[in-house]
Amino acid sequence: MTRRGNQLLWDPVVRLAQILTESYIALEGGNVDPKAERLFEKIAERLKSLADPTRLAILHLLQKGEMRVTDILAHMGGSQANISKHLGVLRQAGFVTCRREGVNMYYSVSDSSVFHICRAICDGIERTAEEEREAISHARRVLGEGG
Amino acid sequence: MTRRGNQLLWDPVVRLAQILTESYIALEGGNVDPKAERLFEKIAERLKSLADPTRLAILHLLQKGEMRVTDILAHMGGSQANISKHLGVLRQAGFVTCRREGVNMYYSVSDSSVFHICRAICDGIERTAEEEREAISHARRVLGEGG
DNA sequence: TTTTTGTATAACCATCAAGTGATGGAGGAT
DNA sequence: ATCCTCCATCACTTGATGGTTATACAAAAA
Repeated sequence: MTRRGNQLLWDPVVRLAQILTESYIALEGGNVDPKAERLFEKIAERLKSLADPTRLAILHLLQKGEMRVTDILAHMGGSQANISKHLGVLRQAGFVTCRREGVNMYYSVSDSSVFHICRAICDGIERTAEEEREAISHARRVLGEGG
Repeated sequence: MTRRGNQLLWDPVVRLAQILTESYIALEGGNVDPKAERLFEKIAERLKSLADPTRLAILHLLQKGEMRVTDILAHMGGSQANISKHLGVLRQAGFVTCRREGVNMYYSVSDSSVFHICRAICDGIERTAEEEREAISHARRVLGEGG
């Protein structure tokens, strides 16, 4: 028995308790329906494909209409390889499609739900910012009264 | 001059061309408005906070109402540290809030836009799946005619 | 056929994020 | 005061991700 911090800890026993608890949960609980779990994985996968500033900027560009890789590159900057990789991610996730015309590849948005999602996220950001602003404003009033 | 693959490549020159092109783009183009860029980063950050199956499952749980960490843990399985970390991510992103009551922490969803987003993503998944099914079905018809 | 142009891919490195065990710390119970 | 429960955080390992250079490949041009 050793005292650490402000606490009596018989480490192996603490660890054993953790393991037992988690085993119990694993047996008894773990109540996530496998179907639902699979769906969550798919959703997460799609969200990950969206969750990158460069890819969001590309989608924003493509919102105006079909574009060649060269033009996307000209607007975005950065290396050709990098842009191409991002386009590949978006393509594989099904957010964009491409067609070939001569040597050029034309990309376009194939799933406009992206923009709904962005709007929803932006709403959330705005709301959060507003709440933060109010909290600060409130705090200032309180401080102002005190000083 | 060396031949690689099926092509004449004077490597340093190719590389130089790439660099010049990209530098030109960096000077002339790179047309992404800094404000917009900042917004894309914020959106991406939020999306990343959502883009994990465990966190989605937690949010799904919390949709039914406030819950203690212990109960979340019982439903989710896994280690306490891991769940706690995920809760921290959701909290910091502003998707959930928590309050203390004695030794227990109660978590609840504070930004229900999450569920709109999930629905939008699910719609996209369904649509993609449907298109894929149709493509396969079509291909089978074509093959069936041929055989 | 050879070369050039436009695009995708491979190999690699640095950074990040998820999971784990151990520990810290708040607060109630004894 | 002591101990236990509930929860957060740290240190660490490992797998994923973004970026880079170099190269492959397809289609038009020469």
